[in-house]
Amino acid sequence: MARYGSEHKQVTRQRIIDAAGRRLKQDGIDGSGVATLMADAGLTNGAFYAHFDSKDDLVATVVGDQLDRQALEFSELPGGSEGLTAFVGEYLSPAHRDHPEVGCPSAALLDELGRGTDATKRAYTTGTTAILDEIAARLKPDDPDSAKGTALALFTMLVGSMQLARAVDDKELSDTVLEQGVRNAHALIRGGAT
Amino acid sequence: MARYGSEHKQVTRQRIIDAAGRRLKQDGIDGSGVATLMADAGLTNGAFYAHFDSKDDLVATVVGDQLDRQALEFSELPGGSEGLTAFVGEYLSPAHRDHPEVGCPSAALLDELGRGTDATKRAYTTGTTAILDEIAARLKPDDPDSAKGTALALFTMLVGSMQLARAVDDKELSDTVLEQGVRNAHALIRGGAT
DNA sequence: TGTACATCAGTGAACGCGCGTTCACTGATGTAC
DNA sequence: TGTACATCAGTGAACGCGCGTTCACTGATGTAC
Repeated sequence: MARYGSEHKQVTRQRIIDAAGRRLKQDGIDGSGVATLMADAGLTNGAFYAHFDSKDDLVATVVGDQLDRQALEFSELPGGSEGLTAFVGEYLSPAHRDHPEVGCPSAALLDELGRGTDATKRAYTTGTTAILDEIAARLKPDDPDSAKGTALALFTMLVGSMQLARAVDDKELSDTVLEQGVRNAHALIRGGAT
Repeated sequence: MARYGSEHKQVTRQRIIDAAGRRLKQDGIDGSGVATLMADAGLTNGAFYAHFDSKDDLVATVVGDQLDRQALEFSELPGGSEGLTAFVGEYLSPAHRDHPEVGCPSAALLDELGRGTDATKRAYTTGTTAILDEIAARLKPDDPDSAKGTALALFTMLVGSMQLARAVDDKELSDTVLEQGVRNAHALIRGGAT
């Protein structure tokens, strides 16, 4: 349609990445087609390959982007363990459970990422390492390394709890999973494990 | 090919369910085609609909079957917390990480199950409730109800840790996730949370 | 300032392929006589 | 005991469809004159 300034194409690219972030988290990776992803971004399928080498390339890019955002979100939290406590409350909320498309990429996609390409896993590893470091720094600002184990416990419990809350067909049980998750997470933040 | 005794068809059905259990956990639900599932069971695609109403029907059946097996496996463990400790060691092992096709269905499929049909989620809910009860009974044989929160913490941490160990592209980090998971799980079994 | 042109982001039809599902058919078996 | 037949688990080709990817084309723009 156009020959715009050099930034225009990058804006469009980012629009595709944003829309894909929502769609992939909603319908899964295998469940999202390229034509749908492009329609979400207000484009047609043909334009896709002017922006990405392949669907796998997009997926790796989106995963990297999603984790960068999550790390940023984290860094904007209040300092220390209050920040963590606030995060847990939002993370294990019914709103998050009911809207995976704007939620945590790990909760929405982690088992699919385990079957993903090397590039996708690499992007995931980099982003998640940064987030785990952020968590550890908030658990023990003076000795973050010793808190890495607790950071892992917190992260895996949050992700596992959200996935479980979404997979059960029983509103009451689902709510319990979230509420108990909050209690367990708070205990972890307060007490620390190993 | 045949007109065998009435148990023959059920044997074949179970063979399809067994093979599908492996394949679905290996390639995901959306990643596994009916023709492949049938070939795994030594049959051709056409026979599928003599055994199941639809792919969704098979998936719900497989999920139910997989969780029944896991509950059975659990009930055969040594009693009390020693049984749990042994289970954690096997669960968070490199062997389990590297062979999802014979491993835990939750670790392999939980986020996909959250996008599944009602029937699939119902099967998952029933099976998982039974397993959570088993865990609670081993944590506190005299007062299982009070251990439900810790059972949830343990379950979600195990599943989250295995998914994370599979998704990272860094052998060392993956091993650390498993090892720390074991430590965190043991702390939970010993101490209990909330 | 006004016009001709080169650029290139985006279009949309088409490619071969595998998907879930249907269906007319096959052929080994247990049963009836 | 031997033969004809009904049964029905399984075959394999075909259905329409959406997949990821390719490509000839469009047309609004910035630039050159």
